[in-house]
Amino acid sequence: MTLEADVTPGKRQQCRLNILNVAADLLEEQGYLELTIEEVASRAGAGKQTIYRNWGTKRQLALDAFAHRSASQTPPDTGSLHEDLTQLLTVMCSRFSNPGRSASIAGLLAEAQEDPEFGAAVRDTLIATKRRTLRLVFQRGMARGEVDPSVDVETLLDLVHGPVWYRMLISGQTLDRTFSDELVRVVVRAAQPPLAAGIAE
Amino acid sequence: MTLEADVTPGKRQQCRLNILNVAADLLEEQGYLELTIEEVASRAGAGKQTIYRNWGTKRQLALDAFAHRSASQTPPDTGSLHEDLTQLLTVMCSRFSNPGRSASIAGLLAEAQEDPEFGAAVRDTLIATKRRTLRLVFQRGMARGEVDPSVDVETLLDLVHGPVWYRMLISGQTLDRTFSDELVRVVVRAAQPPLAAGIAE
Amino acid sequence: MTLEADVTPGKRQQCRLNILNVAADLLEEQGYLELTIEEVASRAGAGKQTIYRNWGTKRQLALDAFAHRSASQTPPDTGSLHEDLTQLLTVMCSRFSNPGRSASIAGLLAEAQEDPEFGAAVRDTLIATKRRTLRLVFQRGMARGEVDPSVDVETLLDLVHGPVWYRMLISGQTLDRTFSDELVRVVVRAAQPPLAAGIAE
Amino acid sequence: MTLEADVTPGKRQQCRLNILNVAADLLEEQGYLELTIEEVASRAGAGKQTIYRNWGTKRQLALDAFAHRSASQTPPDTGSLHEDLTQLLTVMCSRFSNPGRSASIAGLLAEAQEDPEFGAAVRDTLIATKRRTLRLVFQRGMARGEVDPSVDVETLLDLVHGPVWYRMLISGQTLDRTFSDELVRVVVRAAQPPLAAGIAE
DNA sequence: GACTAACCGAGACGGTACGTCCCGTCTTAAG
DNA sequence: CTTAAGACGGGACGTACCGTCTCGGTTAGTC
Repeated sequence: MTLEADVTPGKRQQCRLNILNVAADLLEEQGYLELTIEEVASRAGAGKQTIYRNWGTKRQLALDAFAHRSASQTPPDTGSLHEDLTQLLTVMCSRFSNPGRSASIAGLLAEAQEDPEFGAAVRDTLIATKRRTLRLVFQRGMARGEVDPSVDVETLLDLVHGPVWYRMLISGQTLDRTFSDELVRVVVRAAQPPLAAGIAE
Repeated sequence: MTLEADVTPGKRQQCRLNILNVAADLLEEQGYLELTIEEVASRAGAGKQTIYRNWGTKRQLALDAFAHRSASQTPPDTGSLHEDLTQLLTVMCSRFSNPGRSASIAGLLAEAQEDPEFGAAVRDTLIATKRRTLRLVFQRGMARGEVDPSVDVETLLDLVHGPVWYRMLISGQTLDRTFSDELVRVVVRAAQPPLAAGIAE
Repeated sequence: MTLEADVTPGKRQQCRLNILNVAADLLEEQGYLELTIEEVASRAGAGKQTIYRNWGTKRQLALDAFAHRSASQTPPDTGSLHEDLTQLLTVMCSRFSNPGRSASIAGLLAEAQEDPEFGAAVRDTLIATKRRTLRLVFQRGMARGEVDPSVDVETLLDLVHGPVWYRMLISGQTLDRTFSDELVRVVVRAAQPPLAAGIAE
Repeated sequence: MTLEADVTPGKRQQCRLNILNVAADLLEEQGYLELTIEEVASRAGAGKQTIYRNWGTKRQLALDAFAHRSASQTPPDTGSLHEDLTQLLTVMCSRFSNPGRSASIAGLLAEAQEDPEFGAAVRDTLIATKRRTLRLVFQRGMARGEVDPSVDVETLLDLVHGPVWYRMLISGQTLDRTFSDELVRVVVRAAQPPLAAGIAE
């Protein structure tokens, strides 16, 4: 009995989950700016106070709802930097092509600019894991001699992720396979040790 | 008479300018989300109707106010891709380091996600000129043989601008000289023709 | 045109009147406690802010709405104290028999107890005119010798009004003709000069 | 066992008393409208459920708390109507001069208007005993020949109590000795048999 | 003397109304 | 005829209490 109590969610947890799901749905449908606490409450059959009690602000709720729907990606390890990057970027680009997702993210980023503390939370949710995964891929590549040790890995991360986020949020260009392939090609070339350059191509 | 109306500011033009300046100030002070038409009107000593007659929407006003404060950069032409990029990025990074600016931009981008038409206007204002300038620099480099003709120039633009916007809006990392130098170094390497690789370094 | 502007109510006045009427209706239907600013606004097709701008609190609105529906009574002057009182009380009792009215008044009085300033406003609206009218009747009676000059007139006012309000608000007894006749009889007897007592009956 | 349960307070009874006392205190401090079940529970260290289990409604609790603090007055029997009334009214007026008390009563009356059943309970608590006591005094006076048998005693009760409640709740005039003396004088005169009138004064 | 059912405090829950802030539109008076 | 000023209908905010509903943690009362 007591053992199953942990399994059976309990009203509180169930209520929280319900709200999170509703919020995530609305976030994807309408984007962040048009998300409304009142509509979340109403659709979830919850009182507004319950939301404020558990999350305190619209942005906290939205961030939590967003994270709740986000899956993390296990770092690929094919033995080839080019192939690893391709796999990572293909998945990332396909996920980022959802317009509801970009509308959510842009709103969260706007809020993040106006509150440093929330900004840290947003970064932690949105990019920390992605960077960690990508960093691992580069580090393995470096161990294999595919990456020039004199290059700053953090810059490489920016070089890969920057263009993807830039296209999604700012330039609005497509995130298709052509783009990711070209990006991988250029990045690999930028990362490779000087000697390898002549040989590789 | 009507011809001179464009030259002599006229009450209308002066009033518009006044509102734009106030809006730009508030945008920088408070960011986009906390910007209020009522406060703009009140500080500008203008009626709200005047604002809605001229801009129609808070976001239109904000975008116009933002553009009003933005200066465009003439493309450098030093004869060296590396140097041209360094000049461009140094200026861009220093401008982007203003937190008021990033808070404005993030808000505009959030709005842009929810209205494609406005999205086009935002892109036109925020990135079109920058891309044109940078494209010119790469094209000159290509003409000089510093850029591999087989590389897609648009991807190179993303490769340069992506990381800058990414740092400003998303990762929040500093946009200092170390960063821009490293970025230029990596980009130049990625752009250079295969043969040059061995020679250059 | 400008002349008729005073006649044509103007939007503001019309809107105020509309709200007052709706509030008065609701007050009578539901009593004071169940009156809701939101329902007034909704039924009047008005924004809540418009109500708060013009009245500031629910109680101010309710008092104003109540006054807006209250008609004042011109003091009768039949030449007989007994007859004057009968006329006054008959009308007053019939008005007070409306249960919606008593539910409104009780609510206003409850609010009046908790804010002296509002209490003064309530008294001014609810009883000042009635007392003035009744006082005049007694004074005329005194001039005719029907009222003992040594009796305090204010106490006589309390003696007449007290039981009426008491029955309406507190004891809930009927305010019928039997009651008002008996009340008049007793009050006249209490007011008459000592010498008249033996003669009158 | 069950018998002693009434004597020994028992946790339940003690808890009820505690809540009643807290409620009565708050009622006097803040009046009825600003009374809050949550504050009663919090100050009494009780759960809200305990209150709702025992009283069901804020107004029931308030009425019970009010009654809990009210003392009944034993009918005086001095042999003189004038003196009996004076004693009764002096005490009543002094009790009614407490502003906390009038704020409680006005609130209860407001609730009473909106629910007939509760109205009956309020009347039972607030006025039934007082009327019984006063009726007894008049009946004794009648037996002594001080009260005209043709006068309706219930009207006399209204004539005495009406002005007192009226001053407390409505006109806000003072309930001092001058008032009660004058009221007694007038009422006695109104009640006395016709023949006595000439003699008495 | 342990067991179990009732009751308690605490406080989360769905819900209603509050009073406030702005939105974008409409009215008014002054120049 | 255009302004500044600001009132208007409306929608959402975040808060306060309502009355109901879990929750564990004591008590009492029964076996």
